[in-house]
Amino acid sequence: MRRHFAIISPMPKRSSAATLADIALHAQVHKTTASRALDPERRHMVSPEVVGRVEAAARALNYRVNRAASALRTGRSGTVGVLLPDITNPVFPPILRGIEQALAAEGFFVLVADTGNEQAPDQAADRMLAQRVEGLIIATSSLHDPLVERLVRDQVKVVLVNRRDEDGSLPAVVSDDMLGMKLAVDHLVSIGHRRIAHLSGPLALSTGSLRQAGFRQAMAAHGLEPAGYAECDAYSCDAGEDGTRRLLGTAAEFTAIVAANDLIALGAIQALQAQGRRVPQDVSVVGHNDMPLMDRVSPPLTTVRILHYEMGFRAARLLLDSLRGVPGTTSTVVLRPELVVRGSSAPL
Amino acid sequence: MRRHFAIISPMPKRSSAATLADIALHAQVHKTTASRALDPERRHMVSPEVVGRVEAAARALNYRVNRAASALRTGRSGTVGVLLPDITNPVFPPILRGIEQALAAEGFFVLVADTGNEQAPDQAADRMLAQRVEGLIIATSSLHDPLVERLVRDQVKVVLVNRRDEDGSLPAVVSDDMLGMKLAVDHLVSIGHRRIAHLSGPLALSTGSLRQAGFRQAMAAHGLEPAGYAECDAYSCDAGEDGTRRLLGTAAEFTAIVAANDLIALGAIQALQAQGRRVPQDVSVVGHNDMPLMDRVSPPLTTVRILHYEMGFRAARLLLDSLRGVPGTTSTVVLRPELVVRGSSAPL
DNA sequence: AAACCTCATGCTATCGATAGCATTCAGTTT
DNA sequence: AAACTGAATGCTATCGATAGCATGAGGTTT
Repeated sequence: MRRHFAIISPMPKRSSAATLADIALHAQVHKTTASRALDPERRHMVSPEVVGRVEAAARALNYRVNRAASALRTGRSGTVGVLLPDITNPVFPPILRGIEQALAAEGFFVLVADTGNEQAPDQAADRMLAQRVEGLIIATSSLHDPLVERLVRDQVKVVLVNRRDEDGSLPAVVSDDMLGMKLAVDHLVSIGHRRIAHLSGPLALSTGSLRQAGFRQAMAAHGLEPAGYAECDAYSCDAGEDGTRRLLGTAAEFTAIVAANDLIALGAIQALQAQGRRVPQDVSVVGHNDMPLMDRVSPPLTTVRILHYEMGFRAARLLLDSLRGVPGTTSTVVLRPELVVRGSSAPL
Repeated sequence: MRRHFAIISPMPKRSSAATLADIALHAQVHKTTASRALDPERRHMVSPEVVGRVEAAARALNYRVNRAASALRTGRSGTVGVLLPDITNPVFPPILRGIEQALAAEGFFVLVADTGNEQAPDQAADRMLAQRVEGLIIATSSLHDPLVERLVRDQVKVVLVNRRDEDGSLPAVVSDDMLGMKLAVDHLVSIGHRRIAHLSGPLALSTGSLRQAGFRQAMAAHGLEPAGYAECDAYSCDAGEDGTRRLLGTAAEFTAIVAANDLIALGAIQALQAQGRRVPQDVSVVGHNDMPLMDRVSPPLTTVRILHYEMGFRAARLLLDSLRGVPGTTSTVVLRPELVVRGSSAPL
């Protein structure tokens, strides 16, 4: 019996995944019907009884829709690409988490590429587009980013996060960098500081450039002259140390430093202490971002808190809206930072 | 002229992506030939001159292969799924980075799911399998993990990272947890401590259970009785604080604590200081993992360094080998940790 | 010169799901 | 009862790339 059957219909080659055709056979319906029964959007077209049969068959055969086939037919892959400069920078994990959770709630997946701080992310973006991601969330963009310009030309759906482009033509979710610096400067001024220096981030990034501008403006609002500047070429402790040494080398006089980033602030504290200056007794230091553990470093860092998780979450929502064709999604969302006063700043 | 042309051949509907057919038309070859010319593996079948024409056409039309179509035909999606319990835990970013870079080098992409510490990752795994990931790297597994067992039954290619399963039947890349605890205990004993307590992680995880066993064994090797235990129900500062309070409540006498994790150690320091015990003068504390910034907390944490980046990288390589059918890839890789002595431990 | 081989290229079917149209049938309207 | 309606289901073509086989042009062997 079994052998006879095998002669007319050879053994199934695929021990592996069940397809809609298998379900259809098992549930005694056409595969189109099976497809409809399994899709919440189209389930109403099928009688409840058949839906039940199909679902039972799907469970029995351990069926999982083949998204590759579905993506080919519908043009929707259910994936979104995320470009990060460096996932080990503590700023990005909460952003990624926010993105991931917003997307997962809608059945989307995240394709992550950690492009490294230096390397051009162009190649990663191209590979993502080949994967037919439905959109991109970019945290690597510089102010004039040729990659971003190209993507816009190719009509790729893009949302920027944490950083923005020069002319603000793209939807972005960022923190209010100018306000953040104002909070930092106002705090220092309110506790008596007048000679305040700034350690900026890379000026080619919106965060670096805007925070520097914010610092300048906040100082001017108090009628104060900045006590000195140094540009750090990365958001890292090492760059902060290096920048601080340069600042100290200029013989600029200052009683406080506003850093564009917490890691830069930590580097600054290190460099100051190496020179025998105590923090906060001799010099106050304020960071930016309120990364995890900043309450446990020594001294605990006064800093400007940014809602990273929410930033990622909102960016993903913005992209989802734009994929659904909701109008007005080119808007830029600016989140409000807040000051967190800890031990690295003290009255003069 | 133009209008006439439009009558016989209607305007192309798709302003969007060019396909192989477009390339073929443009380069005056069959699309199969174009496919071959663009695939490094099959390029040799095509004359150099035609390869040139096809490549020119691909550039001109901004062609990108449609991986959805390719995946459907070949069964290979070029993606690998990664399940993480919590990307904001500083252990995981470097692991993810290692995975990402090893995979990117081979043209693979990472699909990330951050399952949250509590939630069952089953659903995420199912969605990944629907996306036709070629394999999974799992950092969420507990010792007896029903998800992992199911995946093994379904013959999914799986590599565990950071944690392992009970019977070691799956390829895994982990740190030598027993050795790590031995390093910590040996260090404390060598500087005079005899009454040493242990703050373990969740015992349902291999890291929690193995580190506790390692602690026990290392103590026994010195002929010492453990001074007390508390199990922390998560790898977090809060859980560490809580565990330490319980430990202090037992009236156990100890001069040192070995924690199963840096965050637990930080929580312990917090709880000890809240009770008026100084670290390291009254109690020494040793952590585990050497997370970023552990050199900058107060006091700088003595801890056991794990090579997280390498762990991720090796796990990804292991999975790639297994996808290519390289034999012997069920092996488990055990990385050697090393002790980093800083300020949280001091001679008695 | 016939048979043979090789390299380059072309042709066709196929992967699995689904959009769009076609069919069926029970129930309703006039 | 004829015509009509609508819900449920079926049929077919299609998305884009590629495996596998077929063809053809040029050269080589005997």
